[in-house]
Amino acid sequence: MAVSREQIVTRAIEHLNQAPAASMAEIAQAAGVHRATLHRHFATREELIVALGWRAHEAWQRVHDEIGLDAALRTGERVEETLHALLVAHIEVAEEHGFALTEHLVGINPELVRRAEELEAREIELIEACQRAGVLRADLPPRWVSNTVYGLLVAVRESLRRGDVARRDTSRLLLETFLRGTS
Amino acid sequence: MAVSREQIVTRAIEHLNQAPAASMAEIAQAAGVHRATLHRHFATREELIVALGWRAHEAWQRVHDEIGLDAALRTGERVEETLHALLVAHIEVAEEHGFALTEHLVGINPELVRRAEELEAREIELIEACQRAGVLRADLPPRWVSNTVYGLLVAVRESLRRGDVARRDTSRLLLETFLRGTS
DNA sequence: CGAAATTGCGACATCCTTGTCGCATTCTAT
DNA sequence: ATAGAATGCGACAAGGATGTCGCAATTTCG
Repeated sequence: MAVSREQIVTRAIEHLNQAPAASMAEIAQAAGVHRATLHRHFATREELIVALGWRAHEAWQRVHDEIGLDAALRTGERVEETLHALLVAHIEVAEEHGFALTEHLVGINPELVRRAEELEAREIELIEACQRAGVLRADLPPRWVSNTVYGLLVAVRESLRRGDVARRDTSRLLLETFLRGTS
Repeated sequence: MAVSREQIVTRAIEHLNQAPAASMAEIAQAAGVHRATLHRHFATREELIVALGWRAHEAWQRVHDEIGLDAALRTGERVEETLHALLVAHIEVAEEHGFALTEHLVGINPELVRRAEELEAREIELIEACQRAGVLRADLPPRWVSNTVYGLLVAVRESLRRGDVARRDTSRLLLETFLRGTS
């Protein structure tokens, strides 16, 4: 059967997760499609990368939807549960779209950058709400806390890659470490 | 005056920190040396990258020396101070040799990988010693804790790059977050 | 001062990647 | 069944990066 455009994106993401510097030829092969066909869907490499970026951002947005981030920000209620749900959900997304954690090519597209900033801003709002509610300590800059989440996701990714921890332990380790630290 | 081999390595590191995908031509220019001369010092790109890797590992080893990691491991004393010193020192090294945090090319050289594992093993020993001494909680896998440090260094790097935190605050933020978490 | 080593410089070949095209084949939908 | 669209395939050109070389100029060192 034919390989849809969406499938190509999916498989490209999978492959780029393992070989971040893969060429268009490699990606095409991994997607089960001829190189020319890949170019018919995405005229240039950058176009493909940007498409992957959008896919990742859609998943990110879906996370925000599913955990009810908007409602929490509006009402100021259930911020703690929302924060926990956000962290756990991030693990899944980061595992699948982790390439975006490193891929600097995504940072080229202005719209994508703006979208990322919007999404990040919402999470920072949540962090601030948690600080006001006493769920998170207020003496740490919100943006630092946000970057901490990012860094710990990198740690999760690395731990899984090296086989240091079991997948089912990652939620607990991330939450515990993020919230209570290591001492 | 002539540019020594060591200077080339230093400047190459500086430049690759800002442009991780720089070509040999770019690196040569940044080092103030003709491209042919760069190739006379390092026949191939991989050879250069490996040299940068060794440089980074030397700095890493020096950190272990300066904080007296060996003595702490042997005697089991002052493990807490040693841990703190290690974290703070890592910030400096990570800032200078941060490219190695991402650079996958370093992972090609077997000797370099082995050296990194040795150095990492010593830090894990320290973590375990801290757990035995009650300085670190014992319910987290030592390797996870080690990866946490790595992840938080990524967070520091990112925070500085984006201007989210002041340089002089990084030590405090890293220590606080690592030890006591965010809640 | 003079020989040896090092560097700058430009040229060259090679390889890899990217992007495009024409054509034959296959699939799809009417 | 058949027309139109999508795909596979191979070839091509262009561009960039890598690595090498010879030669002239410069530096270094005895």
